[in-house]
Amino acid sequence: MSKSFQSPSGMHDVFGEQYDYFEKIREVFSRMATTYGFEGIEIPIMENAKVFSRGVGEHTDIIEKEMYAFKTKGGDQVALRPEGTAGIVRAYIEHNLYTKSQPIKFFYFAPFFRYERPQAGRYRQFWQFGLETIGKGGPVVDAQIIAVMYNVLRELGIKDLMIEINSMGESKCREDFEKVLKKYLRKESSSLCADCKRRMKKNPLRVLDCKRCIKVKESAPQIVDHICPKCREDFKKVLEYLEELKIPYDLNSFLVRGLDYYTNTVYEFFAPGEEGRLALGGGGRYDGLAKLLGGEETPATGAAMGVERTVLLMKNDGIKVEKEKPKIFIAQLSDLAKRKCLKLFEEFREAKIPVSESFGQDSLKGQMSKANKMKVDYTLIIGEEEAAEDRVIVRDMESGQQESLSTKEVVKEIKKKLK
RNA sequence: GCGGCCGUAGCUUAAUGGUAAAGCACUCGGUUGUGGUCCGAGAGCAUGCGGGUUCGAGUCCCGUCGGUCGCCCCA
Repeated sequence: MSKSFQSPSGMHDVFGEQYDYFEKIREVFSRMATTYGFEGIEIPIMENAKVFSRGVGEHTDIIEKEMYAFKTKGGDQVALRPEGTAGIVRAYIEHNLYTKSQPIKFFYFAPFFRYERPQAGRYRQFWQFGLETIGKGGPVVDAQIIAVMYNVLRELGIKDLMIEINSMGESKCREDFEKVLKKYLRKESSSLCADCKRRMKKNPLRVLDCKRCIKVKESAPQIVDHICPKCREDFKKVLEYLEELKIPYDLNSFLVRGLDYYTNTVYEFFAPGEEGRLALGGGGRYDGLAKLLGGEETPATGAAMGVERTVLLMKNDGIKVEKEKPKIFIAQLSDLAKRKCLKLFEEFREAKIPVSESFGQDSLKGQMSKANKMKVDYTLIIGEEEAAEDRVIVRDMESGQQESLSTKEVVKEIKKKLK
């Protein structure tokens, strides 16, 4: 077929098996989040661009080169959301949610957009499932959010999860540390790579993330040694809670998350992928974000995981998602039979037994073939004779044995057989 | 945004520069109302798109669009 159109680069249609994985993740996640007291939220896929540039940070790559930003016909500068947190905090402020009993706990499963060069597990439209707790914060909230995500991923069957964790301190600590780090980097600048020389000025913390400048990092000052006693105490508590919950973690004093709004606890989830390890997602505290968006200073913590990456990992690990498939197929011949089948179909639906059919197909052969492809356990056949006598042939698809039952008892009998 | 590799049917792959093939999947048959296995047949708008070299391009060259991997960054 000659194809005139393709989906935009880095954006994909989700259907078939991929959709089933999405549904599985959505189902496990929303059930888990709900039991921990989180409520679902949906917000617009675009916002005033400032919500992101102020919240995420003017000089982050996300804002500088990855945001889908454009002007509307009315002249508003808007942007497709590159991440979830900033928009949810905007909603929190807009709807005066601080007047409600705190904290507000939200969960979401939604698409996001970043203009980047696509790669496996990295797309221009990608999905995340995430949690935000706003209005009351502290170590216990951090630990709980990590626990929910950990449990979701475990329940999905992902093994060998690793959590790397660090504390960046509150914004004051962070600023102080940046000064100390800058001083050190300036001294070592001759041995820094070209990228890091640039980073040194704009975003010195990111140097700690560099894979090339390992030597320089080794003797670099570490954030945890420079944060204030209160922040250090908070961090220690997070770690204690995680130990209490038996959630394994690794301290990574070089872990720095890219977005400006993070404070204190930051973490990332990893799992072994096909080559090396794969980052599934991460999160952290962002006590300063609400203020950046014009609200009061509000404690908050959140985390988000990449759906496509989770699927990738599930597939790598050979984790299958089982859809609930109908175990019964109804086949019909003749108009009268069709009418009886429609009625029978409703009876099964009321009995909550999923049934499939192919009423549009008239040949029994075709219908049997379809039943076979659907791998049903039993096929009910109603032909002209059966329809007239109010009977149904029940065929066991594995053994090929058939019996004739009256229409009245068939639902009850099938229920028995399926047990 | 930069660099490497890749692009033939729904899928997996063939085709020393010389008629674009096969398997799987699909559809229909193998007597009236019975699936899978088997046998037979059929169908398929396939060389991503656009240029160039050539008597002749799936094959060589350029561009472009996608994909993929790395960088950057991150989910």
